Amino acid sequence: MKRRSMSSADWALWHSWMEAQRVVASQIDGALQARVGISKAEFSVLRALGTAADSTLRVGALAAALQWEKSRVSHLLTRMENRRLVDRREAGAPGRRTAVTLSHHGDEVLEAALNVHESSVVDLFISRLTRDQASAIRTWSDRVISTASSPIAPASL
Amino acid sequence: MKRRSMSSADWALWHSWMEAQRVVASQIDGALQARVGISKAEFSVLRALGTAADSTLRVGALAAALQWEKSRVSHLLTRMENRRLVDRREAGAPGRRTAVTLSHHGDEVLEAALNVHESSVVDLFISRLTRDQASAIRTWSDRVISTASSPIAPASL
DNA sequence: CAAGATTGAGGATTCAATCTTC
DNA sequence: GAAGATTGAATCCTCAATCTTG
Repeated sequence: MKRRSMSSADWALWHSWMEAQRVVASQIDGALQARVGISKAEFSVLRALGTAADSTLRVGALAAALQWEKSRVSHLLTRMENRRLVDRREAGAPGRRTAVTLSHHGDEVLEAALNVHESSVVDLFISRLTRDQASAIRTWSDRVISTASSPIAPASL
Repeated sequence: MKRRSMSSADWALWHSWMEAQRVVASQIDGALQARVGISKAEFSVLRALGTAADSTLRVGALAAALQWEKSRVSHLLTRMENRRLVDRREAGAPGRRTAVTLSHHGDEVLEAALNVHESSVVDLFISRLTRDQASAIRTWSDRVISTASSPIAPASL
């Protein structure tokens, strides 16, 4: 057990970082909700569909892409279908399983949401980074991601 | 409208950063849950109480400290009280309003949680940062926080 | 019965309405 | 009636159970 402990500067850094995250996330959520009328979760679904061929995916594929529970996707799709953001259709070859596709309305909403999202990210994140800061953050982030082996980390339990 | 748009390197940076956040948050949540049996929200409450004088706060003060809805705090306290993590007591002077305090058990749990939390933060965050990366992140984070004027940002609506 | 999807119950969070104490 | 706190209804998410198709 390495038991290295944190200085007060370390804690200050941690708290700044956490608070900045919170601010960025809540500003983006708020902008999407206020200007397009969708949640961050709904935006994720719309974007995943918009990226897919024919704007169509199966539920399982959506869940995998978003790293969500299949049932979460299913429940959310039910609500989004009621709001005419997506359609559930019969899929592929000789009429079988269900597939999810963007509705015309969903496509328009996605378009607007992408603009709102991009300008939020620029304003809050990109435009406030110097080149050096950007590369520092990039390097650190990639290291964290690549070292994230265990699913939830029983962490030397 | 400034309409600056993002390069693919900008997007890659954004996605790395978001994913790193997700990894860090889920590892810490998982460690707290697996090793101490509490959620991140519960940890926040315990820590706020532990920091307060007499380990006691009113609900409103807790909500303000955590930047949460008062009702969220109230609901969570009810669950935590049932699990004997906190007590609700009569407060101050000539016996009036309610106050929340750490139970003996809550205090022990907090102790353990602080250790788990600190070692997670060290492992995931602090120990992976060079001095330059740390100062880059610190500078950026502080700028984001200090510029977060509007509550939810109608953002040039 | 295996893969894919949905459903239902229970927990967590928010908003609005209510209760309590001065 | 104003400040502080709780409660209830509605929404969203997780987990487990179920339904459906081949």
